[in-house]
Amino acid sequence: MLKVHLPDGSIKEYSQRVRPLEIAAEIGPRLAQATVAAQVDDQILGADQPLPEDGDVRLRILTAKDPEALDVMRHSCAHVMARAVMRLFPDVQLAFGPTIENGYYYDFDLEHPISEEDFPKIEAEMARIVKEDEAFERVEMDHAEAVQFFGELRQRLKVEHLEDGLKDQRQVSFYRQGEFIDLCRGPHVPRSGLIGAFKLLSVAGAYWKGDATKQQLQRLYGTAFFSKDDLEKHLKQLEEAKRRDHRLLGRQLQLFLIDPAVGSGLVFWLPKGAVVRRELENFLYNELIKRGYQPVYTPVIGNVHLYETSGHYPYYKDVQFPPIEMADGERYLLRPMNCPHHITIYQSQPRSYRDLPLRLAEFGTVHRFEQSGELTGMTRVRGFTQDDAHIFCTEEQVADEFRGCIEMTQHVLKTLGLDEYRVRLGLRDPQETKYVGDPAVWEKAEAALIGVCSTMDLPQLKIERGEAAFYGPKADFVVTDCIGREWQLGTVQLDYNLPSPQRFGLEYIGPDNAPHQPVMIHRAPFGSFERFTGVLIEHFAGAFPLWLAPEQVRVMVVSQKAEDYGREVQRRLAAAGLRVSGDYRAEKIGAKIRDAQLELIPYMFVLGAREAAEGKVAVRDRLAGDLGAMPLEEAVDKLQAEIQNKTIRHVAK
RNA sequence: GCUAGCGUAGCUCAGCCGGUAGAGCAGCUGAUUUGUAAUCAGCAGGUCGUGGGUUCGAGUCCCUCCGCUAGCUCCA
Repeated sequence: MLKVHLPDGSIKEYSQRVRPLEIAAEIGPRLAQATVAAQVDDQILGADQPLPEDGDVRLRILTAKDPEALDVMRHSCAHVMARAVMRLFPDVQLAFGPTIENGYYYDFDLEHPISEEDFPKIEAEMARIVKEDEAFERVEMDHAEAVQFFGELRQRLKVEHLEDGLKDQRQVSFYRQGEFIDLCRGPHVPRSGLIGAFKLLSVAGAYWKGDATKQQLQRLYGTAFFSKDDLEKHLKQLEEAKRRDHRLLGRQLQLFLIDPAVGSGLVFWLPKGAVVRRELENFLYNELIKRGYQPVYTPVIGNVHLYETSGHYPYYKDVQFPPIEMADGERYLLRPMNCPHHITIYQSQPRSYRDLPLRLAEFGTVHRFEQSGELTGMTRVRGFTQDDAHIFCTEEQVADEFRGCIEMTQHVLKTLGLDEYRVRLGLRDPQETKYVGDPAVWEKAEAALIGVCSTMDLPQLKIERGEAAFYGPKADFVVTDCIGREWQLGTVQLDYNLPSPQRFGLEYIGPDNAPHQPVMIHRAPFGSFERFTGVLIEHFAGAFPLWLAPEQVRVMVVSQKAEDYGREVQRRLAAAGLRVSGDYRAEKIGAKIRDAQLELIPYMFVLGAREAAEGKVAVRDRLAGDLGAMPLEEAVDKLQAEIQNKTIRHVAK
């Protein structure tokens, strides 16, 4: 006897095996028609998968209205895509085809290189399959049978997976839809007619089982929604994301430049981009001073010996620019990180426990030879400047210092309106042996970090075992940008490795007059100015808040008759510390306004004979439009207040 | 690094089956002196990413390299 509890509180009883779809049909034929999948207790199952014969289950019939249903449908759509590809290219070898955020993909091994020109053909075939509305049929068989079965179908990747990843499974399931059969855990929609609007998006290479030493497959990406409207909305969003791409805006707004003639991944900050960076630097600098950090400056290259001591060389050799060899055999490395130089400062004199914590900060430029395929605008480059600092402290101070770092990062993100982020607390995997240091110390440090995090307001704190660096646990701030992409920006990392006797052997003299080993904390709220600015450009769609705007005000005259007054106003604005330019061209005011609007200038001061006579300025707000005339002093105060408060008036969503 | 696609004026793009390069915007010059998102006219601007090949002839076809884009792998 099976008791089925439905969401409305009603209970149905069955003495025979029953499937969710049958229960839906009992409730009503329209519900049965609309059934996409079922939630049985906490599991999403196919609507045709039988329920247990007895006991109690909670059952939810999922339709297009339920968010969980979308994933099921997309997975089915991936199958339909694979089926379509197989119809067009019968010799295709199937790999994996899961759903992902916003869509799905399927990996194929196929001679013919799939290009976008093939998409319409594939989509047309998919439409045919959807229209045929055949059932997805779940079949289970035992492992040996499945190996033989897929062997006969000559799906060698499936066989390989059965014999490798699934070798411990006694039973496996597959799904059949017409002539198409695929090894698959499911669940799937009952029939292909439930698949709504879909579209193929892109094709790219992907390694079999994510292993770069294995063969490369063709990965076909697509998306699907229940309604055409939802699909359109999603495609619009992709367009919007393209529009605010920092590489595009960076060029349009003349913020930065990357010239392949100089080198890939090497960033030029143009005057306007440099203003943004300088403001960010000033902001951070003030925060650092407030928090007891001491700024230092150190060289951007160093003797290779230093990096041999730190362990970075030759271990990370393939992501470094090769050493510079001098005639006398000396070798220098373009520094890939700043810590060894800060350690050099720590070691430059004997340290007492009274000196700790010692917080050394530097906007340190580093170089890493990232693989060519990794480079992306400002967010992944080969030369970048970290807002770096290293804290040297006692074990007892770790928790407080860690808290301070988290707080500063939170403050910084909040000031910039980056409200959507999560914190990843990376701890060690106790099963692993790759970690350095005493397990007891790790234990203590991790407990301290968890303790600190639990008392703080950290959105979506996620503890990830095995995600620690080999030298210590860490907290990463993962910020979500407008496109929904996640960026690892800020980071706080504990380090028990570099201070250890095997590395630099750092010491301080404790109250007991004996030497002790300090703990190091690496931290960078932005990560790097390059990546952070790139993300900010997209976040604000190029329209920076007033305090960051490269050009804050543009003075423009209605006709050249007002030029003298305009220049006077411009001079006074500049004297008041505002970043101002003037437009005195023989253009109509409409054209000047249009240009300033397109350049995303926050404020325009429109000046003509009237303003000149009254000593006023007509203020135009980029967002709100004409604010009318006001005395110059009043306008200056208004702008300065907005700058002072670092007001974020508008984040284009 | 790998796979695929792309590379034409400062920018966005057109250029058919191979016949010797075109538009808009920006720029420059001149006229216009204008009241809240584009005034008009003229001028100038390109070894078609690089090197090679096929051809009477290559922006167009083939190969090489470089770069960019998407994804994969990587990210101290």
